[in-house]
Amino acid sequence: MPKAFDPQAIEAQWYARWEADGLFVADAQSDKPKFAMCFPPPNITGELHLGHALQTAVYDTIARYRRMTGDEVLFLPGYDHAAIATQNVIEKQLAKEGLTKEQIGREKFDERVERWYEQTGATIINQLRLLGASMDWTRLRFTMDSRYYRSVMTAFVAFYEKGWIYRAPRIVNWCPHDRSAISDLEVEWQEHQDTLYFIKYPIDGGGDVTIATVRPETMLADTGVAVNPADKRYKSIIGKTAVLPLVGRKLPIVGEDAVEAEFGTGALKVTPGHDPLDYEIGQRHGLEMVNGMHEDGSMNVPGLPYDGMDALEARRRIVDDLKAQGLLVKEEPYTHEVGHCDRCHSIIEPLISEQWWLRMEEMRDNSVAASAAGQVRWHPERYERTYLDWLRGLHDWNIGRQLWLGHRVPVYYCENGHVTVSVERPDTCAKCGSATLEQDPDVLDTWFSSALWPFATLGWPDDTDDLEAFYPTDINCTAREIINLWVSRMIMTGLDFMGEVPFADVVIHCVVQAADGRRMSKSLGTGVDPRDLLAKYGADALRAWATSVAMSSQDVRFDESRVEGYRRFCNKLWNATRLILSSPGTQTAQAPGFIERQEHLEDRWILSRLSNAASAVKSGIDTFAFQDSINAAYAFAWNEFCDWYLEAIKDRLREGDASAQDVAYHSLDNLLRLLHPMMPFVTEELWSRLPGTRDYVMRQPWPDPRFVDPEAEEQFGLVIKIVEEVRGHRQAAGAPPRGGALELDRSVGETVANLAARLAHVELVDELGAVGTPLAVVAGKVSFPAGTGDARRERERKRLQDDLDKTQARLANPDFRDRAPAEVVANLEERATGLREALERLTARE
RNA sequence: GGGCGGUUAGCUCAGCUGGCUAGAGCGCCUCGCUUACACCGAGGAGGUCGUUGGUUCAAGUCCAUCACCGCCCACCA
Repeated sequence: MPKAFDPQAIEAQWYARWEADGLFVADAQSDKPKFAMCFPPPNITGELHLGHALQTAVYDTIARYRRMTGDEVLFLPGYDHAAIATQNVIEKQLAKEGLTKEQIGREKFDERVERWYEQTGATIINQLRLLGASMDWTRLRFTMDSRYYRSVMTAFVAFYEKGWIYRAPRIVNWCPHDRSAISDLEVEWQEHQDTLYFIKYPIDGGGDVTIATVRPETMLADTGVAVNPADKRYKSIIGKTAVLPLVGRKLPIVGEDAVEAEFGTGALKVTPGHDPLDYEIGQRHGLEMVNGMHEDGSMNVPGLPYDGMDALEARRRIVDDLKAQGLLVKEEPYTHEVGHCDRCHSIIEPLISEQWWLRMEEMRDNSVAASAAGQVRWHPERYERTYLDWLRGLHDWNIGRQLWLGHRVPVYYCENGHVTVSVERPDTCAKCGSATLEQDPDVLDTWFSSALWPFATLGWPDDTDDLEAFYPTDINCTAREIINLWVSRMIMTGLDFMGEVPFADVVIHCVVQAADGRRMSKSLGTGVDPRDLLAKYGADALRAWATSVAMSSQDVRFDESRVEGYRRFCNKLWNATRLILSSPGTQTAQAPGFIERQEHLEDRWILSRLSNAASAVKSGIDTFAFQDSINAAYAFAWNEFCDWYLEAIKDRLREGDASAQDVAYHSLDNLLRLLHPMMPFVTEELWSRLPGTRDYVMRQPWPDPRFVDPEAEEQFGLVIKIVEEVRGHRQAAGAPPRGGALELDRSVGETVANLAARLAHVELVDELGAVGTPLAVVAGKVSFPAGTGDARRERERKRLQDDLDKTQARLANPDFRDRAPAEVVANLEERATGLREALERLTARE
């Protein structure tokens, strides 16, 4: 066995063996309880980042744990076509070659997309494997594969037939670069420093009204002016008509509660074609709707000099012209939020567009009711409110996109204007039989297809075994930024199509930030490639780090040294195993009940501590507090098993003592099982090296040791205390690492005394001789031959005295004695006694 | 504008329903290459728990306030 742990040497081969032996394949026919998780399909836009690694670690920990606790686990992998994101990636590639997608045409574009999907899909799968994700690759799904496509079409048709899908012109978020509408959730708001322009609009029959706007170019599409009816300044002009400068259009002046009298001048130019609020005002007052912009964001104002200009240029010209006419009253600096496309970062233009909409009322109500009924549990709980708040304010969902890529809307038009909606492409029109059919050019929002993930991956709409066995799934674990975009929609569609929520628990993991607190991103150069970390520290170390942070707080700054720490932990486990295996005669004779028969104090102690660790690890995973699990296992392994137990049994191991071997093997075997879900590779490797016929650790039952021995814990605790004090004195006295004499009170007992003396490397004596200065320890005293004094004593005395003073002061307070629980008072009194005794020893036994 | 989270050792973070002598890892200092591990062992320094008030016998832990930092939501031109 090599002296040091080397992750590279073991990981790949274990993964290959697990997969070859079908450890990850779920059996829908199994009679075990079913446990299912559909892995959130990563966007197929590039490599996985640290957040994915963290998420994968969480999922896989649960998957492996559940297999060990006896469930039939389906852990289903897949990836997402991410239409708008992928389109942007390909466009950027093309741009590097000096091309545009229009130049190469749809066919060539599709080829590029295919190639991209193949490459990136393979990269993603490879990365998941490197992380040790125990996914059922026989069930790998892609949101664009033919079966998934059919699920998406089926969902669309079903919604359509319920009358929930309709087509209508509405104001939408228009991305001029992608030339597509996007949903509210895909708009990213950024602060901009702009100018607020105050513009005078003349009123028919005399007078004028001044409005304020940051976007003068949109005035070309103004069709009204609105003021608050309660605003005394403007009462008299309601009902009159303003004249739009530069255009000459007549603008009705209307009274409208939505207008804030305090903002700007209190008068609002109404542009129903280019502003959501104005759109509503226009609807209410029957104002004309003018579309002043083309799909690419250029001005669409035939007959005016600004026609065809891009918006910013038009703005400059308009401002100049207004100045020239004396209509620009003033300009003020103005800071506000401007919407950008979250994929290409272009400024969003709100404009009127004919789009496909999905009514959400019923699905929303059902989801709210499901929450009220406790059908979905959120971790941490607070996110349920985030989700419900968003649901309650939900509007109809714009599901159409004008992209080149995605699921085409299954709506067909014949030459006679009839509409056929159908999952499969129809040969003829359903109404007139015409064979000349044209499909709607729109594609669906990517999130429309993702929303179906938990059941579409299992075969829906077909009545498959998988669907029967594994729906509803159990857990969805994701980042909070995706709660509304994805989680909420899965819940809604799950309830609608399957009649049940798609998962019982939603687990929101933390966001990993760069070390300096900025967000991790490739463009900022703050990203960390998980593959670098895997190469440096191994998958187990990365995963252990991930489980230690995933659920501990809302955000975590990445700290590479913590990953490194877990690699050392792997090495520690490795060497502990090496020590135990080096014991001669490695037969293990663990007969049933061998635990209860242990005589050595250290054996009883470590078995008791093991039970304690096991229950902590289990409850951590069960409650999604993975940090508690990894911390408990780490502390047990390092600070108890290695630091104390192995040190205590070294001699026995060297002699080939069978009982020491039994307990050591048993403890290590259990420890490796406890750690396996979080650190699969190193635990599999080490476990396989233990004596006996070995299968895979993941197929072993989850350990449930219940040997609790309070007496052994107390006695061994005393050993630890004595040893630590002797060591402290030794170093403070500058004595050599070994040697010296220890005298202990009879009350300590032989077992404890012998063990303590051995571990502290001192000789146990009945009475301390005249050599050196005697130094007090918890139940006796120690002296060293080469002792140079006791630098420690004064400091220790002060610490004890301070502590005692504080404790006595608290005890002296009558209110404390009256009101604090008896137990707390008793504890404090006990402590005071202990401190007093310690002080006495320190002075009396010099 | 509304909501949520954070502010604890030099750094990254734990501290559940108030009882702490405030912990861990990394870093730092001093010893030690002792036949599992120098990817190690032993010892140690280092914090008035963001501010100001309050509740309580007792507050890092509860309440209020302010200040920063971060996130989510939102149709103020």
